[in-house]
Amino acid sequence: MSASSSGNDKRKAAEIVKILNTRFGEISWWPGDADEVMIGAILTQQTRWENVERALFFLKEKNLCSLALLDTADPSVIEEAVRCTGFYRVKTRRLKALAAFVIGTCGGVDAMQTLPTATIRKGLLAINGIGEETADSILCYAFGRESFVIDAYTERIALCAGITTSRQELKALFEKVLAEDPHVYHQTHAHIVEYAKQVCTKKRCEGCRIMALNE
DNA sequence: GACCAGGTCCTTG
DNA sequence: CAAGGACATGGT
Repeated sequence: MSASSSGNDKRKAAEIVKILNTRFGEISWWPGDADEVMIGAILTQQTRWENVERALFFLKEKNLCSLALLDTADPSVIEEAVRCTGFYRVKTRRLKALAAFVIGTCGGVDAMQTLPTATIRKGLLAINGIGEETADSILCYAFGRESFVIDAYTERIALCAGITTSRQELKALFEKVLAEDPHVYHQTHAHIVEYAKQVCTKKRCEGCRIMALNE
């Protein structure tokens, strides 16, 4: 039972990837250097990306848009810049924790790049305020690792396709299906988010019929 | 005014 | 482990 349904889920996941790639092709998503991606990964928690872009702009204005700078910055100044993303006190604390880890514990982004993906992931998850999605976003988009991001949109699209597994299984499923290429990981997750924003816009999707788009 | 947004942590049952 | 609340601003 579990073997056959997981095989079916795998086929569905592959289908989603193919359908969305045909629909959207090459798209630009989550631009910026590693520092900006990591900062954005924290700020985007439970918030629209447009608000994150404003916050990144404010951080740049204050010359604080890097983890090294955030590491030593006055928290109240950071709070002021990221207020528009909501949860601003919590997020400031999380940015500080991330900065301390990357700069202090790891000795910078370049030093981190020499570490295995699993090691970085474990380190990130140990930081208070960084969960699976934020860690995978950082691994995928800041460090170019093949760690697939499962977010609310991915879950929604999976559900539309009839896949009802846990987030953890969903992640493993896509990682089995995707080519071992960071760019493919970037694009696939970007496609899923685009599709969710454009088509499957409601939290409770009512039959967007993603699997029918290929007929 | 109600509801949601590219989550995560902490507390309870 | 699942469920519920807290964190908080901004857009529809």
